[in-house]
Amino acid sequence: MTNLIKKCPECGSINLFWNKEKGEIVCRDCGLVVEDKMVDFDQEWRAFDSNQAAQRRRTGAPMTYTQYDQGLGTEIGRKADIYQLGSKDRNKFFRLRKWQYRISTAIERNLKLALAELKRVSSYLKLPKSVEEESARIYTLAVQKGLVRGRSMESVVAGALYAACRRHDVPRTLDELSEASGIEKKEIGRTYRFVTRELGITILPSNPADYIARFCSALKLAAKTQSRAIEILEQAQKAELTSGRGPTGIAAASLYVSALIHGEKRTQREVADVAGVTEVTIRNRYKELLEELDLEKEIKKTKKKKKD
DNA sequence: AAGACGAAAGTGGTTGA
DNA sequence: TCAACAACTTTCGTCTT
Repeated sequence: MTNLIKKCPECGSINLFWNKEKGEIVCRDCGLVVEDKMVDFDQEWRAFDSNQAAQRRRTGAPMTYTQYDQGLGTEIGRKADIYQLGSKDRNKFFRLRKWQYRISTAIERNLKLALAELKRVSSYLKLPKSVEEESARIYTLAVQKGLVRGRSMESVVAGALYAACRRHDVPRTLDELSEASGIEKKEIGRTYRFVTRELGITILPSNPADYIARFCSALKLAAKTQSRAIEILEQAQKAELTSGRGPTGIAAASLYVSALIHGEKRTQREVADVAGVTEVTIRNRYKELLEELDLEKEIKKTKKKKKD
């Protein structure tokens, strides 16, 4: 009897997405392609599907991405597949296999290059392994769906990385990705949106708090300044100052205010630079924060203290 | 003199008809 | 598909420290 998978083996999520055309089940939460075992139902598209499933077949628990990559090349057209298939469609199967093989080798070649690029960019940005694998997964899905056609490989790699960062709450700004990959910002944004939409990956809007820690250390601010910045951020969210605004701008402004309060003043320009926004944006957010959150007293307090 | 502030015009992306 | 729109940027002049 068919074993319907209901949970993602990697993250345990039950939020699975079944893409019928591709015959693959994708976990919406972690992006894992869950192995598909529904092989014995329907002859017609099953043939196609089983073939594809064979490509994706892996043993045991989720592997690392590089293994998956290697598996892709070697598992096509295994004899076992023929037996799974009725003799009826054997000719069709051979045709499909040939076709599939061509694509697969093309995919494999592409992946080899792309993963190298991905690793390069990832290590440049010092991204954690989990993000690297996630983005590799996303990239592979994109290649298999033919989403790379008409786009440069590098831009899709950058898009996949950006998406993976977002999913793992280690956001990098588009600017950083752009610098690391040498792809234009808007191009990355475009492919990022395109790829995530086509793959049905849902991404939460990034949380400004995730940026604070990084900006903080870039500005060499004390830990208490950082935690205060996060508090301010939370208040701002409650006051609905954050919706629709760019998360980096809000993070930057919170940090700026917090630095003022704790007497660790940084210029708007300094903060703006590490956050990748302009001073003007910081000013605007800053103004809103002061209006809503009643922080002026505290700032004045520290000013007085300095005089003393 | 450097930083902060704000106005005005321009850009790229989203939305809704 | 196009126009209106909001957020953000760039640029530049003025004010404050």
